[in-house]
Amino acid sequence: MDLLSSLNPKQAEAVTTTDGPLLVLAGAGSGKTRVITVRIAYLIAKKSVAPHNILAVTFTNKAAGEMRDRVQALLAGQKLSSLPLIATFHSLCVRILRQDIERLDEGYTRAFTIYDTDDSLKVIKACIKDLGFDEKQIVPRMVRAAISAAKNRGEDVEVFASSVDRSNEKYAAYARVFELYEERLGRANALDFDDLLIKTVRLLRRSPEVREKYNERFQYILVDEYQDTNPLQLALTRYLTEKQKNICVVGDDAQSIYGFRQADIRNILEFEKHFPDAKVILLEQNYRSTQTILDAAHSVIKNNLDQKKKKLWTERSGGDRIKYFQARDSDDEGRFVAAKIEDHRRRDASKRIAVLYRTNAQSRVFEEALRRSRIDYNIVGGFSFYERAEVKDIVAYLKLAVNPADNIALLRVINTPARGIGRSTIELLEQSARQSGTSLWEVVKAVTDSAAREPSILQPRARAAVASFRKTVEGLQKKLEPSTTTDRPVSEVVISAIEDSGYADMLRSENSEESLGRLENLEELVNAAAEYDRTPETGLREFIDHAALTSDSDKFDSNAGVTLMTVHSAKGLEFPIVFIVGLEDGVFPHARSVNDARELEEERRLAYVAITRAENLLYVSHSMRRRVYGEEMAAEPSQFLNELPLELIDDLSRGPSWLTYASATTGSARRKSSEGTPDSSEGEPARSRNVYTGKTYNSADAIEEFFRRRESGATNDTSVNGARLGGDDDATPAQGRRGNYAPTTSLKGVEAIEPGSYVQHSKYGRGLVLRREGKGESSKLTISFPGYGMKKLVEKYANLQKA
DNA sequence: AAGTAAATTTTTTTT
DNA sequence: AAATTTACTT
Repeated sequence: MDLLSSLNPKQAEAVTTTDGPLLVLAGAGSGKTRVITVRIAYLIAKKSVAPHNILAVTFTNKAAGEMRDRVQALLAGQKLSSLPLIATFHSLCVRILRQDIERLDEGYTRAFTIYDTDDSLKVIKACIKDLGFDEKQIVPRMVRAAISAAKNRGEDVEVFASSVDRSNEKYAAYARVFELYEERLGRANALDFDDLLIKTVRLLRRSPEVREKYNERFQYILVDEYQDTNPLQLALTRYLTEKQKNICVVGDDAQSIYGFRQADIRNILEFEKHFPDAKVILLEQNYRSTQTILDAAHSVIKNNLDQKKKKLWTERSGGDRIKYFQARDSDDEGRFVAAKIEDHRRRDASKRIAVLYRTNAQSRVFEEALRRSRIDYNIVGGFSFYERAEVKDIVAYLKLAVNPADNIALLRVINTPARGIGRSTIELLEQSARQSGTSLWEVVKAVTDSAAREPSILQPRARAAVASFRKTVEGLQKKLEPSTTTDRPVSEVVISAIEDSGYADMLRSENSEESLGRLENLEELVNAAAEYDRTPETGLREFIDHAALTSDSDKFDSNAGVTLMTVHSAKGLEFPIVFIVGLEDGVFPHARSVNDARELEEERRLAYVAITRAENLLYVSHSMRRRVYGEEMAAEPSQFLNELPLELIDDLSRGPSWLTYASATTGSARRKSSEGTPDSSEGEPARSRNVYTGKTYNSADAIEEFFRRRESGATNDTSVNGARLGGDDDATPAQGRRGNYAPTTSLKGVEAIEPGSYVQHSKYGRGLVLRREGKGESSKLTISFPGYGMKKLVEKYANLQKA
C-alpha cells in the first residue's frame, strides 16, 4: 500500500522529512494526527526503522491510544519485530524512572509510589499543620499550586526558596512548606505528578550514561500538541534528542490552552532557536469544517495579538450559518440543547454531536435535560473510575503492600473498613513516627511487636486492631513475593485486597443500592487488573501506575451519538454538530482570566479550539441567569460572542436577544481598537484594553423590551418548550439575590456591592458584578461591562454607583 | 469511636 | 446546590 497517496504535498513532505529537527505547524483540522501516524508507519515500512526505536509522545492517554490504533491499522498485515513506544509524557517518565531512578542517589527506589493531586494535598495540609501555620492564611490548595508551578518551571526547593522574596511572609511560608513536603515525599518514596518529569530531567542531566542509553534507544522522536509543552517537557525533549536530533514536533500555537500548567507557547514559537537547522512545514488546508465555521474561528482568534500568522482554508465553501440562542436561565438552555439534539437525531442519527462547556460543573443541567428527553449521551471527564473512593481505597492497600513507606496510603486504609482505630490512636502512631523519624508502617510493626521490651503505647484494644491491620497488609505482601506462583498474579492480589481487608464484607453488610454499586465497581477493578495477568512484563506495579495516571477523559467513545465534555478535553476531536454553551462573561471567558491579558488570550484560543471542533454545524448559546454557588445570578453575554461574524449568525432566540441589539449597531465602528497590552503588570484596572467599541448591549433594556412585548401579547411563546417568558421572580436581574430580606449594608449604610448586582462606572458604564474578593472597601470586584469585557476593579478606587 | 447535625466552602481547565 | 469539614451527641 502506498502510504503517501492519501496525503497532500505538504503532509507528504512532513512525513518524508525523517531526519533532523522538524516543526509541523498544523492548523485545526489540517490532518495533524494523520501526518504523525503515517510518519510512524513510513519510518517502519519504508525506512526500515525498528519500531522500538521510535517514540511518540502525547499529553493524554486518549491521544496515545488513538495514535496506537491508527498506526496499527496502517501497518495491518505486516509482521513487526517490536512496537513503537507511544506514551504520554508522564508514562514515559515512569518507565524511565522505574528503571533508573536509583542512579539519582536521592534515596528513591524503583518501588516508588505516585501521589496524585489529592495525595499531595494531604501531605501539604499535614506540613502546614506541623509547621504551625494557619490553614486560613496559608491555603493548602494555593501552596500546592505554587509548588506545582515551580516544579513545572524546572525549579527545585532550593531555587524556589532563593527566588522567593523573604520579606513576603506568605511566600517564605510557602518555601518552608515546600521544603518539608519534599522531605516527606522522599521518606515515603513517593513522587507527585510533577516529580515524574522533574526527576527524569534531573536524571538525564546528571547521568551521561542514562542519556546515552535513551538516545540510543529512541532514534526517532515525535511530540504531539507541542504548543502545550512546558519548560520541563522541553528539557526532556532536548535531552532525549541530544545525539540523533531526529525530533519532529507537531502543533498549533493558536490551540495552546494549557498555560495554567506552565505550558509555554514560546516553545513552539521559538522551536527553531532550540533546535538549530530545523525545518518548518505549514499545514493550512483544513479538511474538517465549512468555510462559515472557519470564518467564525478566525474572526475570534484574530483579536489575539500574540500569534503566528496563518490562515486556514477549506474547499468546503459556504455551509450552514451559525445558530445562536439566548436562554432565560440555564434550564432553558438545557431544554434548548436537548430539543435541538432530538431534532437532529430524528433526522439523521449518524451525525455525532458534542456539547462543549468551559467547566465540568456546567454539565449537570445538560445531563438532566438530555435524560428527561430520553437521549443517550456520553460524558467525558468529571469523576473518573479511578477517582471513586472505593477504588482508591483498594488501590491504597495495593500501594501500601508494594511500598510500605507510603504514609498517605496507610492513613487512607488503616481504618477502612472500620476496625476501631480512631483519631486518637492514629494521632499516637503519627507522634511516634515523628519521634523516631520512621514511616507509619514501621511504627505499626513496632507497636504490635509481641517481643517488644517496652510496653506498647497503645491500649490492648487499639493494639489488637492495629495488629489486625498489620496482618491484612502482610498477607498482601506475601502474595507479592516472587515465590508465589499463580496464573493470575495481578488480579488475585487485587481480589485479596478486596476480600481479606474486610472491604467487601463491609459493603455487603451495608446492602444498600449504593454499596452494591460500589461492589460492582470493585469487580470492574478486578477485571481491569486481569488485563495485567496476561503478560509477564506487566505486573501489579504497572497496574497501580495505570490507576494513578489514568484519571481523565480516557473513556471517550468515538462512536457515541452525543458527547458532553469540557472544551479542553475536546481538543483533537471533531464532530459534525457542535454546541458551545454557557457563553457568558465570567464563565467563558472564565472570571479568573481577568487577571491578565495573556490569560484572556488563552481563553480566546480556547474559544477557537471549541469552534474548530465543528465540521458542519455550530450552535452557540448563553443564558441570562445562572446559578453560582447555588445562588441565582444575572449573567451577561460573553465578549467572545461579540467577536463572531454577526452576519453569519441566525438567531433562534424567542423574542429580542443580545444579537438583536448587537446587529442593530453593527456597521458603526464595530470592534476597531484592540490595542491590548499583553505584558502589563497585574492589578491595574485600565490595563486590558481589548476593547470592542460601538456595540453595547444592556440586558435591562432587553428585559424592558420583553415586558413591553408581553403586555402587547407579542410573545405568545409556543416554541421549543413552551417556557414562560419573564417569570414573576426573575423579572429584573438588577434586583440581585433572591430571598435577601435584609440587604447587606456597608458602614455608611449604603447597599453593598454584591455579586449579581449592577453598578455604574464613569468610563465603562453599566456593568454586572460577577465576583467579590476580600472584605471591606479594599475588596476587588470582577465586573462584566458589556462592550468592554470583564474588568477587575478595587472598590475603593473605582468610584462605583449602584445601578 | 462513630454517627449526625451544623457550618463552611466550592469552580477553571488535566497528567 | 453539593460536597466537605467541624462541632456535637451518643
